[in-house]
Amino acid sequence: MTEAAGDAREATRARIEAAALELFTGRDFETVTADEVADAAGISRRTFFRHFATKADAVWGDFHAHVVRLEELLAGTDDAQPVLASICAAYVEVNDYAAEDLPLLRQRMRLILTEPALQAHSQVRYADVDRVVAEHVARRTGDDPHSLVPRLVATATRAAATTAFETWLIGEGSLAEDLHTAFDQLAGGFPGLRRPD
Amino acid sequence: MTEAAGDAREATRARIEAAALELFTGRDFETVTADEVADAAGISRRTFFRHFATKADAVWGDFHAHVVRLEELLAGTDDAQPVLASICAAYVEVNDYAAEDLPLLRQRMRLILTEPALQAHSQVRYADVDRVVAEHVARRTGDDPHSLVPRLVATATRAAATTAFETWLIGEGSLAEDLHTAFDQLAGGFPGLRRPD
DNA sequence: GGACGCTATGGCACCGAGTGTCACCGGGCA
DNA sequence: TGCCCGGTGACACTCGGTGCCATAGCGTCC
Repeated sequence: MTEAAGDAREATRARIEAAALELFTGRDFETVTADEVADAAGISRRTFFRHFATKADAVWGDFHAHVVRLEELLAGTDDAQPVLASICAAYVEVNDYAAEDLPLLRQRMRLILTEPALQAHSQVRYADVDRVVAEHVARRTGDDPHSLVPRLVATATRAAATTAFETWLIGEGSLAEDLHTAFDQLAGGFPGLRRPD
Repeated sequence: MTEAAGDAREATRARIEAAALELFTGRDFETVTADEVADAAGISRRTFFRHFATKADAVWGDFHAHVVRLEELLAGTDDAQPVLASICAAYVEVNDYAAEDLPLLRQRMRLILTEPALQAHSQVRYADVDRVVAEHVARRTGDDPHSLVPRLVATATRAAATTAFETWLIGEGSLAEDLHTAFDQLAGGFPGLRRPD
């Protein structure tokens, strides 16, 4: 196998993913049972859980690859660049989708940011992202990755990215633009809030 | 009733909470069944779920009251104060526990920040906090509470608070101190990261 | 070509979190 | 005494997730 069977596995995985996304956007995430997704994908319930550990996982494509790519991008950033700028650039690039993939991304992100069960699940996923970013910051500052500043920068920048995603979903602008806006606010210490009034 | 029975209800609720906390700290959260907690509290499994909608909820005391108090504190802040400072002050005050309650707080926070299932659950809880903070920021800046800056400030300050809690758990300092450190970093745009190197 | 092994899959039984329902008990109240 | 009502227990059921075993397809090696 490894060739044909591997492809077949990828194909069924993609079928499941497509079926799941369609059902979840049509109705509330929680009201769709794993059985229904399996039926729609033409496989058994048991097989569904062999491809995705969790019902929620079917919404996040191959998120691990995403994290790995982010890590590579961070490792490849220029040390002459400010740390926050390097993180922003990495976030922008890892989310640089082709125009034809944007509708799918919107669909996914809408689910993840809207459905409570998926919001909860996302925390576990984001922990990986935070770890990677914190390590990058620590590498740049010489701090322990578990100390306050690297951790804080990681969670704060992720907050910025998430907020950027939210405004991108609502509005019509580009994701890169919203990411830069959010990171600028963060890096500037929220200039609009500085002076009272 | 309403007097005697209400007290009794509070009492059983407290018993459940205590039993849950003890069991969850003794073993992994997920390996403790709701049946066990119910048995330890001397009630039935069904009654457990009448007091707490979720196994995870037994860890968070009356969190809603916490959020309400935070909202009041934010409403009562001085408008001459910078916005971030007012949020920091509110976070500090809402988490100003008596010395004798600190061990319990540590126990709770360790669970919430450590156990994956509770981490996931926390996202839903934090959404309330974010809403309250975003509304406060919007009131101060005149923005729409759903626009980027209020949302971003809310999630970023919560990230600061969470990180402060994490370092507080590990170290020996005071929580207020760690909160101020984190908020100072945030308000200053992470001064240590500004210039490369 | 046949035996072997690996992998994907299906079916089944099981556990645990929640939930709806009904029946019961106790205490306040007319 | 009889009624009402809130807290409780018992039971059955749904659904997410897992372990186990059996089977089918396909590639490999003798």
